[in-house]
Amino acid sequence: MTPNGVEGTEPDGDDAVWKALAHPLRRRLLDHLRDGPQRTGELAERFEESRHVVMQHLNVLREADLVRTSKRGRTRINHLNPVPIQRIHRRWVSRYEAPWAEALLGMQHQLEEEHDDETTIDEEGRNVG
Amino acid sequence: MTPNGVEGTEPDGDDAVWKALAHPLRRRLLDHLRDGPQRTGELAERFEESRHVVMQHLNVLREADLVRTSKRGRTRINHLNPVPIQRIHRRWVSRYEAPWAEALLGMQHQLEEEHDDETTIDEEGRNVG
DNA sequence: CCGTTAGGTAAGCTGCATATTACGTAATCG
DNA sequence: CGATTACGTAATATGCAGCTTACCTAACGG
Repeated sequence: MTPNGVEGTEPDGDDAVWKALAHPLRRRLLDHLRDGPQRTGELAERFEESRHVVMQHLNVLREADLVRTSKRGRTRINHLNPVPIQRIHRRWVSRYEAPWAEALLGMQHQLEEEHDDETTIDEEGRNVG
Repeated sequence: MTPNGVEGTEPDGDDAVWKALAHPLRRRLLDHLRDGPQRTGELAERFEESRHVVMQHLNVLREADLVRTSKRGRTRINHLNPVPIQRIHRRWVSRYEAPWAEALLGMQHQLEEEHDDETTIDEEGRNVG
């Protein structure tokens, strides 16, 4: 039995990616790296954040394999790795595109039915009387 | 320019969605709600989690507007709201699809070059060539 | 070699997010 | 009505994430 009791719809590596994407600064870093590889210090200056903060966030991104680094001399260069987000998109988001259209319709129908059937409630769940 | 010195790529509401998606249980809840609206207790049983934990996670999803609820009698029904994720996909993921293909190629080239010779990058950290 | 500069690691502090516990409300059924 | 059931809130404890600070390493220039 899985620890969560439900078939895990995602393999273990994806969680790190989701968590990495949860922070706005990290999303901005990725967004910025989209234009091309950048040094750590460059990023820190650009985002007006302390070098350490940026570096720690870059480490989180590295652990999620969203960023890879290469060293040259005394500078480290951070590259974007598109694979994990593409994986997320393929495994998760894309699965929802078509079904969600149906889900949306189903939900609206149901809400309408409830409005028709049960006139004692409103959308916020408060009693209407 | 924005007060942060960096182009804000996302309006304020999206952050809540990202944070909501950061937790595996919440992703599974959404994944499950894809099949149709469910009562709170049903979800708790299905996921073998305490009712309170599920409810609090549902509240997080509600604050991100990923889940909407309607009350019937003494049961609350949780509906999936597809709009926020579609928004995320449109505003963020889709922007990366094409550029990332290029970025991937560029990165692989760069990494290969680095394996051969570490001095194939210029001082801006961009590909030479 | 020595100082400076770019980058990195490690440790502590703080705050938020999650899980737990206790208590409360409202509806269905005997 | 009273008991039970389904759901919810409030409050507390705790663990983790993120920021700060301090210290360290490696390369380039004089």
